[in-house]
Amino acid sequence: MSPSTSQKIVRPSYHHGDLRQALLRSARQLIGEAGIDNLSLRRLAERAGVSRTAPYHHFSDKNDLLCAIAAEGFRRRHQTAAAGFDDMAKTMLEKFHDYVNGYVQFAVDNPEEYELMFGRSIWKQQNSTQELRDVAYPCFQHQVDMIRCWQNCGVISGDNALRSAQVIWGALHGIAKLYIDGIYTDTAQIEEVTHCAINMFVNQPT
Amino acid sequence: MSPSTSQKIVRPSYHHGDLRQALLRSARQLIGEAGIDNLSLRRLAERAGVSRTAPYHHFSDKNDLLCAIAAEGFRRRHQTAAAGFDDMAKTMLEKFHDYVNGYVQFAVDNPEEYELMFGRSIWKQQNSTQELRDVAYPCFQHQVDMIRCWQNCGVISGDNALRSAQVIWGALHGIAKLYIDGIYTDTAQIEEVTHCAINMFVNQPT
DNA sequence: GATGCATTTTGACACTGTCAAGATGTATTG
DNA sequence: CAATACATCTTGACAGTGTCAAAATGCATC
Repeated sequence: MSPSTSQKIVRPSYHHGDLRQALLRSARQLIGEAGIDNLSLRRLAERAGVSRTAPYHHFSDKNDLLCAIAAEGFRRRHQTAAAGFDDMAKTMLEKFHDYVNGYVQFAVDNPEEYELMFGRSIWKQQNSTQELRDVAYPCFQHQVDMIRCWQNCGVISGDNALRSAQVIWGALHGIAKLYIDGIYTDTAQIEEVTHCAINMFVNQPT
Repeated sequence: MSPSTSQKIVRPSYHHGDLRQALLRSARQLIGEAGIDNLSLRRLAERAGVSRTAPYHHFSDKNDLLCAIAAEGFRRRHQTAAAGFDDMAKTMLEKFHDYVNGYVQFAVDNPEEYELMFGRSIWKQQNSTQELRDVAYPCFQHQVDMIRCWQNCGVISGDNALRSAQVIWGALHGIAKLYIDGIYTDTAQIEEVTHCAINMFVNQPT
């Protein structure tokens, strides 16, 4: 028997103190190391120096944990996106460029986190937590609001902000997914693809 | 103990006869019933009336099975896409409409199969089988060829067929994924979204 | 100090994919 | 026809998973 499985847990105090945060931190770490598939509650508990079922007192199940991590990702993403859009020093066109590039770059830089945030595991059926929805939906809505601004000032065409936002978001999401999921084999060209996407969406000055 | 787990296997002959095909058929069936997560090799073997490890004599592992199913999906998809494009009775613009609508419709009609075909499980890392690649890559290439035609005849703009194809494919893939994975809550509007996508990509006659 | 509650642990169960060895039937070869 | 090779299938086993129930432990509050 391997020593790691029968290892007694030694800890200064019986209670961990801040297990919830520790679990979230270790989870992010585990995902970053070897992907989402590498994350198991048991391994996670071991990392946190705690028994197998201890996490269940802080998350109702694995899905709940994943939702919490994703929610955190949405908060981070929303913050940077909003900050970029509210930057007074940039033109609207520049803001659109930065939004598109930033979106794809976020996915490329944090593929596993992106996979989790937008993956089916937490969204399909009734899996999504209330907390997750409360954080994610405003994030989605913000994209629509931005698109409306860019339409109003003529950077992009169209009169239905929701539909246009869904198409543009879809394009960015699709490009990101095709890369992340390993279908694009020539990953270096992802910048060119996003550049092309911008050209196709931005109103050409005629 | 439930009878289904200790059930003796009764079969006319010891050898199944055509287990490989039977497994693929049952697999598609299982996926259709309750999604990819519902597919386990053991349950699959049980459905086929065969022992747990029998499938391993026809597929090296689960991934191999998934690749085989996906490859079949690509063959089907490629066939209908090619048939639509080669239809002499349609204008190039109509063909583009049909391609876009057909792509998304395929995903909507067969969400689980689409998830498998374009999902990370079979593409990430070195998971993809040679057979899968041999079938899928021409399928991808065909999309680029079609885009090139539509560019040449002015239906859509742009001069780089590959990049344009990647963006358009990305958009369709993204829209399909956002729907399939359960992020779009208002699924009825998917037609409107694809319609909007067509408008954004097709050259407007000015 | 005793009681209640949050937290953690141990034990167990039903799953999963996959390997190793053996059993069984079919095909091929002498 | 008999013997041998091979494909196919089965049984047994192992490590791993998520999750539940029950017990143990520590903290806080009356």
